[in-house]
Amino acid sequence: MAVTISDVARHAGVSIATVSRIVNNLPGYSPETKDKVEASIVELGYKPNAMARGLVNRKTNTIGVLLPCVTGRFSSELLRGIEKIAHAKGYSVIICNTDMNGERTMSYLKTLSEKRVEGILFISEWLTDEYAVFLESLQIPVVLVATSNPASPFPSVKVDDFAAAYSATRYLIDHGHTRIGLISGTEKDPIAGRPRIEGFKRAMKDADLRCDQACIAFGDFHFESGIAAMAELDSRGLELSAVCAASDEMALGAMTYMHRMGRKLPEDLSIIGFDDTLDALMAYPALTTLHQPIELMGERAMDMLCSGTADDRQIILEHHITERDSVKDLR
Amino acid sequence: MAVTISDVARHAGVSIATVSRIVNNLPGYSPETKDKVEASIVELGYKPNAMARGLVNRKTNTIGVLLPCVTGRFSSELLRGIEKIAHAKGYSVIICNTDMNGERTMSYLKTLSEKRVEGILFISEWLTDEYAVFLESLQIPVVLVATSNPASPFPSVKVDDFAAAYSATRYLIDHGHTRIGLISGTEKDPIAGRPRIEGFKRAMKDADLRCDQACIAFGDFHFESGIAAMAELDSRGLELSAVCAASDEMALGAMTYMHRMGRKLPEDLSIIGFDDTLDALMAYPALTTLHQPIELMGERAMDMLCSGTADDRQIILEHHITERDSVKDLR
DNA sequence: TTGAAAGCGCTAACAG
DNA sequence: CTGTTAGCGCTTTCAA
Repeated sequence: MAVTISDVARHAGVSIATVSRIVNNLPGYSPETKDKVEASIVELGYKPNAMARGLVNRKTNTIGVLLPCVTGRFSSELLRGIEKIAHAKGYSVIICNTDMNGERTMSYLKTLSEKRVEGILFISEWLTDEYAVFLESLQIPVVLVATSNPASPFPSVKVDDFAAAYSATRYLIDHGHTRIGLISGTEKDPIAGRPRIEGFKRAMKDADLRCDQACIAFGDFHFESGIAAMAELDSRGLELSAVCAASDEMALGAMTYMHRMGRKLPEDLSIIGFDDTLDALMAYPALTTLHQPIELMGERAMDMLCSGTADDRQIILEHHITERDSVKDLR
Repeated sequence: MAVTISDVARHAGVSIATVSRIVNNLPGYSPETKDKVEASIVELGYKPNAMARGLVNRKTNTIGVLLPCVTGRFSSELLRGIEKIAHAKGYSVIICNTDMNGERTMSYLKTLSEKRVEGILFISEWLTDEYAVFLESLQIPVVLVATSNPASPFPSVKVDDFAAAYSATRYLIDHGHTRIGLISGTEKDPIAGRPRIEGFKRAMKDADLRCDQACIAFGDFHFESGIAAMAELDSRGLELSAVCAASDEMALGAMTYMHRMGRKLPEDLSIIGFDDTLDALMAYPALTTLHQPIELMGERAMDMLCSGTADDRQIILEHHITERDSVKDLR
């Protein structure tokens, strides 16, 4: 990649300014020079150096995405939406797998800032003060996806987790279930954790149903933890007829536990998931779950990132229940 | 991000050269100046501009990853491995979701070349001549992952697809199955398609079993196509006792078809998958599948990318069968 | 329609 | 130990 703009200029017998104009589709040259220069470009295989360009126009056409775990349907589907819009608008996306690790995250943030990314998408993770302070200092658009932090100045795109959990629980109740357990995400998580727990509890209370701590088991949103949480719930002898899970993966974990115990689904236990990733569709029985418009969430977030940092709106996307075969109707 | 090296220099009352030395940990300054400068850096919130740096040292510390579909466990798990090593070695990774689209791919390739990425990982897709020519012109390390092209000069990391398919089929045969179908990927795919078909056929022939075209249905490696392919196979009245799928997702599709038809697994049909992603573990019954060391593949590829373009070795990683519950032993 | 020249922010000799 | 200076490859006035 040694060929530079001056190589082209020399080869075509013009100045670098002219080559630049032609490359950038600016006016100011005769058709003949244009042809001549374009021929040289092809012949030499000239590729403008984005760094040099970026240095002068202060543009990198690159954004950064921080996510807790690249492996996982939720992240993947989100990434798909992000990538789609990013490419359409001419941006490249740098992915940063934080592994939920603070140091790692800060290290990425540092890199992204040095690389002068033009925006950052912060996904599915709680925005700590440390992150917030750093991000603010960057003076670039940031949008929180599937998370939010009212104390920060950043806009966000997510569903209403409380309402969503309420509605998932309500769905179970409406189908005649009264003894319902919750497989929650991490309790400390202020976004995908607590609000979903509260939504569950509220729905249960509104229906005068039991929902003390005994009905709740905690996981980390992933499969294995779903198995463990279901085992835990099962060991408490609550005679549950249904379980609400805070993620599809944990719901599948619960199913796996039941299968292993030789129980029938949904006859012996109804399960509702959360997310509606491909996992839900592939499960057996196919998982009834709370649908989040994941890919759309990624698209909207990317749109916001591009449309400038101005609007600090908290966008709430619609959710709904996708009915499949994992909930038995007791009515 | 307006603060530059000269702001720091001015603030600290030294020259930019000194600041540069300190920032880059080069020798040549007294402890006092160092402290002074570092204080200024913190106070002003100076972040070295990676573009400016890159322009002079011709380094971007960035690599590009081209993959057909970010959504999908295989890609995700690979990405995890790639990202892990990349971060450890100080590289950022730009993801490019080609969607198996030629134009889109070329457009990404162009962008990556202008951004002067230092290496490219080309994943799971057939390397066409067009791509190969372009990639060669870039003069940077390229490694093919889960694909390969002997006609190209690029090294690759993958499993032996023929041998793997042979061994998956053989596993079924060893468990007493004689009427076995294949849910193949796209026939034209010279890597994940044909070799797996050939491996299947060879295993069947070696055992004197029927394996004509009627035993094979084609999908596109994804879930829905697995359902369709299984339906197709089923409609041919072959009395199959087992099916070999060229991806876990298609295997799950086949399972879903069977469940929908009210058949029992693995009693009515044994199924073996390919990949051993988390999907296989979460399936019901848990899927016995041909294990590819996916994350490791990503790590190795990234290692090769960094260790220079010198070795054009075709690395073949070990595969094995992960036994779970989807294959019935007929012996 | 064209070119010369001044930077963009930084590194790397080369002098002191 | 420290500063000056010449680029890295490109865009963008400003003149011609």
